[in-house]
Amino acid sequence: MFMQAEARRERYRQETRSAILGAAREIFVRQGFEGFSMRTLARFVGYSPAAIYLHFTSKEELFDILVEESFVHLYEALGILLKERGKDPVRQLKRGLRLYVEWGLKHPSEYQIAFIVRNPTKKPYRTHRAFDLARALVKLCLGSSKAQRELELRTQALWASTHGITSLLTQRPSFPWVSKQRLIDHVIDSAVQGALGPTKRPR
Amino acid sequence: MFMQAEARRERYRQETRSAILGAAREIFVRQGFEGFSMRTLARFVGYSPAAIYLHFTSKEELFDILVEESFVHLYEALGILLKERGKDPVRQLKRGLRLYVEWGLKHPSEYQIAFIVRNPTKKPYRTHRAFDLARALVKLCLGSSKAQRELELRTQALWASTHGITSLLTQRPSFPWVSKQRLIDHVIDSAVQGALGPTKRPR
DNA sequence: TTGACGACTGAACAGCGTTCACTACAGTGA
DNA sequence: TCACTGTAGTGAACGCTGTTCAGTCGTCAA
Repeated sequence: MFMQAEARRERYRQETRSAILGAAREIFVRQGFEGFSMRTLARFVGYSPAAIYLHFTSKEELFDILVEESFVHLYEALGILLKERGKDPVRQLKRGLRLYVEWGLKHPSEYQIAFIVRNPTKKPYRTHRAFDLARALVKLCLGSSKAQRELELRTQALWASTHGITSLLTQRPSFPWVSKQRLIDHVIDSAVQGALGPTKRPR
Repeated sequence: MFMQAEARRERYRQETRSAILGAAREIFVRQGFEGFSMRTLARFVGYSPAAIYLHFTSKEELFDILVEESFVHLYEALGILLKERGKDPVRQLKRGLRLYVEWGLKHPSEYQIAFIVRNPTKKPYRTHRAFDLARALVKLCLGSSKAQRELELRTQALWASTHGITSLLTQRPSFPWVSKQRLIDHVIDSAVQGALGPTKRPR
């Protein structure tokens, strides 16, 4: 039968590709970023190291794809918010930020790879849907006030604080944190309050 | 002459040790964390790789010492504050946080090694003088109010936000930040306002 | 049956952190 | 002056890493 062989080959190819990706994620979650190597990955999926390179051009590219997937997961975790449109936007915003932090705590390796260990001087930055969602929520909170002009500033500041607590809690679990939950709430409440308040004019 | 030889040897030893440390810091600042290796360090100071191990037991230990030195530098950068006792404590606190961020921006490699790439499951955490200074300033700001009970929570939250903006700005310089300076101010103002305001009771 | 093409491997390269047997030499005591 | 000791430093090695490449093997099309 004509053409069917190629399709089957392609399907098989995709299967092994996603098997590799799955294994990579698993190793990454279990051993952390430092414990990951292309060779252990190859051993794990039962291929020679060279075989990995038939599907991914480099370790970096593999990470990029992993990160991309993680962003999708994060966005899915935030998806609940979309089903609650119409509720108090400030509550929604806080809820979203809390979900963000919780997602980071639940997937420290993903969070680490996505936001912490990335190569700094890489391809032009692509803002993500999660960030866009945050901006939309902030906009909603501000209503139609003229403060909208500072929308980007406010959203970035909000992200900075939220990232800060997520990053510290995941990276330094042994620090004598006073209470993770209260700390998260406090940071988020402060940040939201600040983000919705007045901003200083540029100096 | 007796004993003099040993003293001279010791001095020489300290000299090469600090030469190695200096070279390490220089490589680190120039090439970043990823570009650093024990072998390039050895090449740089003109020794064989093995020679480094006469002074430091491992790459990790070397990093630990570098970090320790960095903390001293940071604390020195904050030292200006100590000479301004008696001024408006809120202003002092904000000033301190701004100095912190600026120090991070000026020494991204040090900041990275100190707060970002450290091995998470290491020896019990030692809070640093910089953090103690922050706590003292927060205490001063709160006056003798009963809010003092939440001192640790407030200080940690403050640090989280400040770390967040520092971390993002140093790690992702290519992100389309709206304005670094205004962003820093906004984050710090929000965080300080939140830290000095009321806190929610534990849930 | 032949030939092309794809998946896959083994061996290699250069670099890494680290160790260890060894050399070279300065200082000491006789 | 000589032998002895302790130390600074080295070269080579081990086992690891990411990555490349010539070559093998099996499946399909003509």
